[in-house]
Amino acid sequence: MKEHITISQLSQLMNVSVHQLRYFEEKGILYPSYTEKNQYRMYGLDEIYQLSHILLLRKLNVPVAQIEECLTSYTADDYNQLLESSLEKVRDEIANLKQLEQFIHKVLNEHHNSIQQDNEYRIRLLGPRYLKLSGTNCPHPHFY
DNA sequence: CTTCTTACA
DNA sequence: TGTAAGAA
Repeated sequence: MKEHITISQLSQLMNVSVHQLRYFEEKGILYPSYTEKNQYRMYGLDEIYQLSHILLLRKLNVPVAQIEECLTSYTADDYNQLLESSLEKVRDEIANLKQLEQFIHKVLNEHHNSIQQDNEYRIRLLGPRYLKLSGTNCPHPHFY
């Protein structure tokens, strides 16, 4: 049956790199349906499903080494547990990022304040001189 | 021209 | 993970 595609076609179809597909094979996760006489890897429907399965696991940040276990022996209950734990992690990450966002805002405000204070300080010290020099033809009064 | 392998950053 | 060289 000619319902098989090459590795580049599969990579395009599933939006993954060819290198990554070979890498999956090296890790014992995804094998070609068969290999042609020219050593080309050929993939069928089963491999496409298998790959989408792998991609889902990867989106859940499941390490490649552990994907093998999930792929072989995993019950529906195990999957629910995996999905829920991933959901928890995502929520934690969101919380951490919001904290970071808050922190960045804080730092930015402090920066603005220090710059303003700096400018006011310069004006206080160099004010009179700056006014005097500003009448000259010197383009850069603050150098003096 | 496409893929494979191997190696390297 | 991406890129490159050389062979098939």
